[in-house]
Amino acid sequence: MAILSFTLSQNLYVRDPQATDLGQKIIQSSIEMIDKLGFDHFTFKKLANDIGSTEASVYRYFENKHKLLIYLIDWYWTWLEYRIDYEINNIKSPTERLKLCLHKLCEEKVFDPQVAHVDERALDRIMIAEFEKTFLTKQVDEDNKDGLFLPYKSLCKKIVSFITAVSPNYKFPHSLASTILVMIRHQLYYARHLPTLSDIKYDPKQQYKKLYVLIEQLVFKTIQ
Amino acid sequence: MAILSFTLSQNLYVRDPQATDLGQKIIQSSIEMIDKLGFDHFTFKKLANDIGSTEASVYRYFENKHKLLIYLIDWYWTWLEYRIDYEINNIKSPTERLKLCLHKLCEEKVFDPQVAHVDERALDRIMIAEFEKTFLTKQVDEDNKDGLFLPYKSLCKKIVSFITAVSPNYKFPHSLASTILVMIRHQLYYARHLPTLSDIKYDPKQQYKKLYVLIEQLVFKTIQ
DNA sequence: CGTTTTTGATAGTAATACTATTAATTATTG
DNA sequence: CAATAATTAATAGTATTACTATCAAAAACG
Repeated sequence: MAILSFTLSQNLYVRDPQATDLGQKIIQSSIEMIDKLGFDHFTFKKLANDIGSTEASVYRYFENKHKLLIYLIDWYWTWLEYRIDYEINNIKSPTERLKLCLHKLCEEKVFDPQVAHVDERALDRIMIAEFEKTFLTKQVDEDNKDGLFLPYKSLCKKIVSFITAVSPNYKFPHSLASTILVMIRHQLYYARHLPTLSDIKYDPKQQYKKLYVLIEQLVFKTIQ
Repeated sequence: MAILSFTLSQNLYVRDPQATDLGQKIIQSSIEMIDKLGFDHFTFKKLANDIGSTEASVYRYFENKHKLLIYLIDWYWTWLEYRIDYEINNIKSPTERLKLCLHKLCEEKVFDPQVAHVDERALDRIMIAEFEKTFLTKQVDEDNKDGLFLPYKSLCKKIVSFITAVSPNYKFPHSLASTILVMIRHQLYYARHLPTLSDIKYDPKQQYKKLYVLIEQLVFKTIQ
């Protein structure tokens, strides 16, 4: 079996966490802890305790917890785009391609044995609850200049190309693509915590089907 | 001229800021400071300095800065819903009503002289950058139980009723309503900071027209 | 085997998010 | 109207957070 590993922007870390044992422990444990505590209550001290190391050692890998969060999120978007590419390989029909892509975006995320040290289920929950905190900051322009949002933009661009292939005349493909990426996560969050804001009923197994119908309808009716 | 004032949930504050001089100064200055510093860098100490009072005094009005942010955001949604109600009064055609509502949602927010101590332009920028931080927390269920998100839910419900009046058979009105509320703000944020994610070009005066076209098209095509 | 690199242990700082205490002011009531 | 109760402001203090600095021990590396 092939082992997956992605190269992420060097601006994200001080020292590449994929290169060492301690680095991988940091990634593994931070996913677990951010999922459990929420990003706001997650600290490098708690992380260091958890892996039996020290705060100072963690700082040798990541400048601060904001960069660590972006690292995890960039990893997720890169992984997701890879999976979409893999899935749509050899599909010629634009409509079929867009539908398959939407399927991949909406589907339940399960543990991917190709990447041993990452718990994709926990990471998916982190995406739902924390993604927007990465760019809703005062440093957004600086972070953007440093290329920290490239994986998200890249996926967005890919979706735009699929949309445009189906409907070359639709005027707002970028807005639609970025909207569905946020929408998918929001609707799952609402289903769970603010049910009056969504028509998706919370159900760990079944909710993804209805979510797909909602998204597919919205996309195809809008661009037709 | 009528003076507007809204009654917000008592769970939001320790002491009603509308009732005293100091309370109103807290509201006024917090809008200015959160807009300028961003919510993360905003503290009660800075706020207290700004209005020539003390941290402890601010804590007598709001339990913490999270509740203060929700207070501002609840005020905004209540104000916006009031303006929509006012606008669509006596409009009989469901289509016309929905369109007017979308117009109100998308339009540029300007200073409302009916509410002297609130700078709606600054508050609108706060909404764009900070709204999602109010519910993307670990305490969301508790806050929800305390009714802290009622104004947002109420506006959402109203939009649902307008959608349903136009298209009774559309299956996902709640999801659509909550999506456009988030989408409007996100697209304006992207236009400004992450332009490759949107087809709206940043332009403080003109951007709202194109935003409206995007939203109107998305809504009407989706529900038709 | 010696040198560079990496880690761990310890300590320290400035800022944040509160809490507790006391002093001053205002309101209530006999 | 004076005594007392309640409310508010000002001051100070605590625990936690987000880092930084230093130095010695351990690993890795040529």
